Amino acid sequence: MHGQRLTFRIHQYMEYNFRAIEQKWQQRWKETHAYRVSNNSSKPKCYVLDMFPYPSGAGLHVGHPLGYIASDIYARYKRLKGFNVLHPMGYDAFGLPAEQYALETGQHPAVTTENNINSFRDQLDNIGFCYDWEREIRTSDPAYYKWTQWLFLQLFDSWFNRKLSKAQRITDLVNIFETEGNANHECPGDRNIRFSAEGWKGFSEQDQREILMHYRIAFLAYAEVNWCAELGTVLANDEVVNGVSERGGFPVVKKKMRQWFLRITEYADRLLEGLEQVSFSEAMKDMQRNWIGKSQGAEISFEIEGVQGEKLVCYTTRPDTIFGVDFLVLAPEHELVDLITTHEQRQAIDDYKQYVQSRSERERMAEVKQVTGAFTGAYALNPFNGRQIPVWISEYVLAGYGTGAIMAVPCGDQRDFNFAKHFDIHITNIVGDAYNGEEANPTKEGKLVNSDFITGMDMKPAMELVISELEKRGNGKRQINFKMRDAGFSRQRYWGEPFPIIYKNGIPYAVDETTLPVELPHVENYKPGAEGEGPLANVREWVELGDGTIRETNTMPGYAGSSWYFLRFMDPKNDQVFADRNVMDYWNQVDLYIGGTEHAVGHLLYSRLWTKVLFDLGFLSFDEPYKKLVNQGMITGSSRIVYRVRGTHQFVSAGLKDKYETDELHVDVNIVDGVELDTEAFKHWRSDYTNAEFILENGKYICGTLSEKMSKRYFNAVNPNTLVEKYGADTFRMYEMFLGPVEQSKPWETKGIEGVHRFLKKLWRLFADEQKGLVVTNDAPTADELKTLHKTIRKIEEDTERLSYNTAVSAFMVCVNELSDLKCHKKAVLEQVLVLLTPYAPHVAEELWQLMGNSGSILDAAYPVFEQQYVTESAKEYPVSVNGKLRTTIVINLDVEADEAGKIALANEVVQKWLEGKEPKKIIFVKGKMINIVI
RNA sequence: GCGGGUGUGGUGAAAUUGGUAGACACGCCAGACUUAGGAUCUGGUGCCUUACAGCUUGUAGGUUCGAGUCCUAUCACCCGCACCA
Repeated sequence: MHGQRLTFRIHQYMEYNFRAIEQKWQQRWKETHAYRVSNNSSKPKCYVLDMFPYPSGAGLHVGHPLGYIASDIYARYKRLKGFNVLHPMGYDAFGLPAEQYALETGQHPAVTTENNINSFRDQLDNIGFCYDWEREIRTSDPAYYKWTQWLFLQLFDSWFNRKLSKAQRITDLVNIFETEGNANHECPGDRNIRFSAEGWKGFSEQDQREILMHYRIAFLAYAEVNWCAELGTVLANDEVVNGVSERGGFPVVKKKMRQWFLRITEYADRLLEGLEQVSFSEAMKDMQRNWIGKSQGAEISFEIEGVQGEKLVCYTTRPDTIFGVDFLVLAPEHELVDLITTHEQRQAIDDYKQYVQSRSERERMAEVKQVTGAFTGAYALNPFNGRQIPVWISEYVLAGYGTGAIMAVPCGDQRDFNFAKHFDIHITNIVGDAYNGEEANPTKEGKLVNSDFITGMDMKPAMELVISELEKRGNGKRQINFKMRDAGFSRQRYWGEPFPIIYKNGIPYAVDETTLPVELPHVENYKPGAEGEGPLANVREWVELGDGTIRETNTMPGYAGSSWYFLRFMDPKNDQVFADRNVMDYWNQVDLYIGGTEHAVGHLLYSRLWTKVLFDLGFLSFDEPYKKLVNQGMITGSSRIVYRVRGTHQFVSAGLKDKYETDELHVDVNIVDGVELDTEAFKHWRSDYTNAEFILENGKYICGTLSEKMSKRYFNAVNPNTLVEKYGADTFRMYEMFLGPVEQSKPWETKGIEGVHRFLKKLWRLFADEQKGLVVTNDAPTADELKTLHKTIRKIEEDTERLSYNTAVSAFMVCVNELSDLKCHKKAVLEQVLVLLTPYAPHVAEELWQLMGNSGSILDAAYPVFEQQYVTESAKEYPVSVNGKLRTTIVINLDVEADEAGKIALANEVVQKWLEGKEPKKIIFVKGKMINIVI
């Protein structure tokens, strides 16, 4: 009995008992604060950051940790390389889903958010990340959003000085106004506002503050939202489908509301220039550039026949096509539509506007097959020759871009062409032979015809000439435009940061900084206000401060807290400032930022904006937040489908389904092994399947597969906990990396995880034998062993550095396969391999490190140094091609030059056969690569 | 519509600079060990072929001694588009 227990113990000890090992080391690292990071260090710094998650109720699925594992490996690797590494984690905890959940269940968002965070944390801890949890932040924590509010006030108290291309304080602007008016600083919010110093001083406080509002970086303006009266709430574009609400199918209309904005358009050029300094993928940079959408062109004013005092201003990138303008198109929302519409056309225009009200912007842009529009009855006049041009409205022109009006040149623009054909509008050809009458030709190369004073000119110089003529005549000017719009910053929601703003007589003022944070009041009811204001409007005792002063009732959007969180991680507990200046100077930019492409244009642009403003105001010493960005690909789910014979509870296997009429149903991937359904588990999965019967093929029920987004509703989400439980965190980490390149999207497939698990077990056996215990020796390594080791060092270091983790995992496998073949159990080799492995599989590395009797944690071991001498080869097996086709290989010494190599190749039997006695025309020899013989 | 990405064996993929396509795994096939195997080990495995040969990186062209890689055209799929985060 006693003896039996002893063997059992040894047995337990020496097999790869991953769960025990992992739990032991996770506990140990926690106790020893192994991941605590100091802001004071003589080591070089490295800041490795993940895009922090929104803690959704669904929990983590295997797609989430992909990026986290990638950054964790990099952080651990840098630490081994001697860096002081900041690698924090937190939660982007404000957001709509928690609020919607609250509306449905009455549970307070603060409660559900807390619960979700706790389960996220459990899942994260399971995987063994090296986060410094003492730095955890939550955007919904008052101690955090106090500073979000404070930073908002900095944006509110700033304007963008176009002369200096930087943000300055509002007091500087007021000083300018008092001495010189706004003659040198055109008003970005309203170009028509002009005043002198005297004029400024004559304005009332209300007028002055209204003007300043047009300059502020955080400003109030009117903008349309998707208003759904039946739901009594404002909807996201996502929630509107075909003009009705996704939930309930109620009508949705545009409603104007006064809302906060960030004047990101003023930073458009800086945001473009900044891309030159950062290491993002070209694709990412292109996405941002296209989003910003800088274009050069002109604004052209058209007189309207019979209308005095108003002109139609169009923006065009092709002023040279002015004589090809056959009609103008206004956005249906354009402010002059009502004024210019004739009596006869009134009904048609009103009907059309009614139709457009129900259309989403996406639909308006995407719908090209169906041309819609209405004629206003008005005519504009060509500014050069006075030609009459009919004025139409159409949904394809958007109010928000340019001036909301375009000049249509059907011979040169396909959408204009389609419009002209559909409504039978005359098409003027100004490009000559380049236009075939069948489709538009948007060429910028060629000579203009039918074009008055620019006839015969090349298009590019014509653009310049037209602009200067327009400027001379005062009915146009050169204009640079951006597709990007100012960022809407108000949400009519509860679960977000309250604005630190109060209104006195309708004029907004910053609250006193010392009273921050403006805490989100507790509410029992999350329903919106009567007019669509946020739920806070219902909390009268919070809103009304007495003497007519009231609080802003909107809250900030999701991206408010995430725009600056990377700074707070540096100094998360500071209650004096948002982060200490010296600490920010030390940690500086994020060296590696990992997250999904879905944030390409939202979060990334906003946080770049905030960083630039803070830099301009002197709070930071850098104006780009992220030095290097890597986008992890999305892991799609691999759904499993069962086929139910219609009207029965018989389920037919995939191979036989064509013989029946079936309905396809998703089945939980967790009860399917590969594609084979566990039929017993299926019967217990849901009560309505208890009586299921199966039509099998070869005794098995085979499921269909479908690749789609990982989601609860498709039952294709795989919980990392299940896999960690079964194979261990180290296997899970390595398998996620082994799936493919970090940046590539790929479907999840659990099957392959066995291979990685086998690898770790094989590694374990290099160190320990289940029966004999530790088998590591102190013998001196052989040349072959050293070659394997150093090849691996070189490969792992290179691959880790460039985040090519899938090939690194494969290199570990090759290494362990080779060492196993060599029966290498030598400490000198194995412990170096362990250090290499630490970033990937920290638990097993630490366990074996300790078992070999090392003192101190492997987390801080010395990283192996590659030595060329162990891997240098003297010969190579050259591939030999004849006419580019590989025919044989020959081993030749590496110091052999072209002439000699050619001779050796020609003497080869196989080569001789393929030469068929002919003389070679040419022999191509690339040293160390290949030989090609051309005949 | 605009913008971005991806197409290589049965599957995930590799090939970092134009130089032996398919490394490393999964799966499958055969075998060893075993009371047993969802353990371990050995061998095989792109397609077509008995073999030699031939074919093969979405499709069609092109450049080159040589193309998965460069160029042109084209098809298919995935993602984003401003209030989801």
